[in-house]
Amino acid sequence: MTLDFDPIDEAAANWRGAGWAAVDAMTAATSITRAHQILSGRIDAALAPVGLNFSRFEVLALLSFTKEGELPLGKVGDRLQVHPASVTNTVNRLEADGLVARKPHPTDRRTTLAVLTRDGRRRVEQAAVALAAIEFGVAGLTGDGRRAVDAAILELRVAAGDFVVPPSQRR
Amino acid sequence: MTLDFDPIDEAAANWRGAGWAAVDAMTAATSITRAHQILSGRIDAALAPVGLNFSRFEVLALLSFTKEGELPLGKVGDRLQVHPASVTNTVNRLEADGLVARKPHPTDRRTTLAVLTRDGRRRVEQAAVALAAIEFGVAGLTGDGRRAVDAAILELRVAAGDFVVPPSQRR
DNA sequence: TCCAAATACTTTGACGTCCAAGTATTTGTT
DNA sequence: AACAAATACTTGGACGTCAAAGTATTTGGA
Repeated sequence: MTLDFDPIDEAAANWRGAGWAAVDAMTAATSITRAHQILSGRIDAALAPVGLNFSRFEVLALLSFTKEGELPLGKVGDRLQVHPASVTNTVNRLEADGLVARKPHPTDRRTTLAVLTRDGRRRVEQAAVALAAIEFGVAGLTGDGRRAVDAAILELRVAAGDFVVPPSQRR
Repeated sequence: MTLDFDPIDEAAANWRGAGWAAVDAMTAATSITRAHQILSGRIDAALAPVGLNFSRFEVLALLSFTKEGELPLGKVGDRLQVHPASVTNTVNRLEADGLVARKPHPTDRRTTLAVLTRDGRRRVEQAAVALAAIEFGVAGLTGDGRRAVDAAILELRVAAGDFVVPPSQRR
């Protein structure tokens, strides 16, 4: 069922034909959406044999970068930019798999820490290898393409308020 | 809770620190994932007042571009590159909202056609206007950025076998 | 000191996506 | 003509995401 035409080109032509506006914005948005579909399919396929999916992997990776291998659930959500309920859900699953444990915060009893277990640390290493092996799904993008994507999307993220560029570091 | 550093830069530094491979691939993949999050949030927010989400809009738009305003469900899935079960689900919802009707295929009784209703056609026009007004969520991306994204992702899509470039049209 | 507001997390529920399996129909081959 | 294989769609189940509401705890004034 591989198409013999570019569905995004086709869509652009249709939009123009219908007299709809913002065709170039539409193609950019559609490209990004489709790229995400492709990557997410490849990444989850690479992680499945390791017993993870991308969100679970992200949490483990984040924990593995901290000094103690632990972080409040709220911080996890902030860093990964996902909803608190999703963090709860993901950590539930990781905990059930024995890759992470919940631990009360020593001074703030509202807060729960997610702590990487020994198994969790081993698993995240395996996953990192598996992901590197498929180049995170971006095989097919040249070095130039990758840089172009990073740079363009950086504009978008800054405009969306993802983070504030400190004045000293503006490029 | 806006961060005062770029979480993707931070992640890259962490990956390097951990000695993990394919850091540039990882940043490209993460950028695309995050861009998708941003767009999809903006797009669904713009469509909500119209009573649609992006998948439902895509189906309506696709139908509106055909001569008769109708298409077999399977074709819809092929064009939009989504799973048949998702098409069923989306069309169920559109049908419940009176924006589309199911109709048996005249000659192949396995096949079901989705037909745009008058309401559906009116709705998709409203939605197109709403989306154009927010530039499909890519406000923040300059013209150059949009072209760069399109071009880079085209590589990725071709490499992923999204479609076959006819020899006559190779660029 | 007291209490309303903010913060941290969980729960519940609405949706969406995909896979796998099931039903119906058509096609392609003996 | 007969039937296995392919095609088209639906169903049911596992997961993921987010929003809204609920519980517990801490904070920041009056």
